[in-house]
Amino acid sequence: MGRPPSPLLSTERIASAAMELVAATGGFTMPDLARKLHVSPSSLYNHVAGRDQIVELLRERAMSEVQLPDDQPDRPWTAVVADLLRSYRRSFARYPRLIPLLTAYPVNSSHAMQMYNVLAVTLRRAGFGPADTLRVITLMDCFVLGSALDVAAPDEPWHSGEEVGPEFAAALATGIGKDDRADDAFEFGLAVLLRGLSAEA
Amino acid sequence: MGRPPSPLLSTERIASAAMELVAATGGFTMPDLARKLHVSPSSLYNHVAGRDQIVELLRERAMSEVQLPDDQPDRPWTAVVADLLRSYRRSFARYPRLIPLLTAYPVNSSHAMQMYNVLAVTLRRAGFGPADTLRVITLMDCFVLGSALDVAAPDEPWHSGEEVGPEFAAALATGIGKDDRADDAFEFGLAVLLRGLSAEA
DNA sequence: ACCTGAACACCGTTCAAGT
DNA sequence: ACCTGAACACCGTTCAAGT
Repeated sequence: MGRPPSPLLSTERIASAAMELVAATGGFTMPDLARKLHVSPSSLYNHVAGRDQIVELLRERAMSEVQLPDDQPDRPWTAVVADLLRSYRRSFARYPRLIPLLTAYPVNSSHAMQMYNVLAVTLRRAGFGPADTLRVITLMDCFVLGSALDVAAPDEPWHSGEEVGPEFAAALATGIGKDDRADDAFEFGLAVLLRGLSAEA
Repeated sequence: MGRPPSPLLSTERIASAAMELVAATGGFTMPDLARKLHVSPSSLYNHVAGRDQIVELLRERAMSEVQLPDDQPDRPWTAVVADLLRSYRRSFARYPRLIPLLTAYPVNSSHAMQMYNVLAVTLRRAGFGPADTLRVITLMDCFVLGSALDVAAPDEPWHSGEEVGPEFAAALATGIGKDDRADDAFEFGLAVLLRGLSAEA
């Protein structure tokens, strides 16, 4: 009781502990977090405005792992975009259980903004106008977010008692047991996307 | 108190009330739900196993609005897929606030299964093998889910204090104030997807 | 069979009290 | 400045008690 000689907590330590909890259990509660940090729940509020801010810190953590390319105008724009989207998705796929937490809030991180800037510059170079640039970025966001969610999906995605037709059953059979099913599907989707966009640009 | 002459509740009435609450407020709690139904919270458990089952009922409601085409092998497969994805996405975009609730659980509805069956049959007709069929369906799911989430995103998606480059700013400017921005982006993405897939098939 | 009220174990958050 | 314990208003769920 009373304040300790040097602080037990910090925003960083709280974020790290929350990240570990999400990775391990798929979520976090303030009591859990406090227990993990050997601290009382109310102590957290000395460093953090509330639970929502912690979620925001986690988003920053994930987002900051996205590798932004230094401007290399000699590489084809499709290669630049492909690398960026791979990194974008990998950053969130690393913490798949985090994504359902994030979808409830809007994007607001500074690193995200940098990423969108890089994308916009690259797409402009590819010949897209401003309106199409917004559409393309939206498409990429939808695709990456959806793909990251897919990583969190259960291994056997559909096994209700419903009738599965032979065509769908055959398709499902190619995926079961493969632990890189989601990665594989992402690479496929990425190729489809870039092919479709190349025709446009 | 004691049981009423005719039941006050039913699974359907509970689901409808929950749907209205989600549409109005973006979520629901058991006490809220009970209040809306003029009933005690504990009464709900006579008709429903718990909150999770109610969420599942909401998923069914949204999913059952997806229009499945009767098999028309004379239409081009891209047209069949386009209509299906539009309906799929519209069904969830109708309740955008619902989507963050749904992402936490796996898909398990019978109508969903029917939809996947139709997709698998159509893709097979288009010439996709079983493995690619799974990849394409995954891609479509990611895209539709992501797009539905996009509908729920705030009108001004990014307005942090960060630096917005001129290219991204120009792109953003084309979207602000347009209430059909998400619809427009979806149609664009759908076209890109189908163009990319046509090259594959 | 179906509704109620009391009860339980939880949650996020606040705040006076300590050093 | 920073931690604590008690307290508050909430949540989902259970269950004996009623008819």
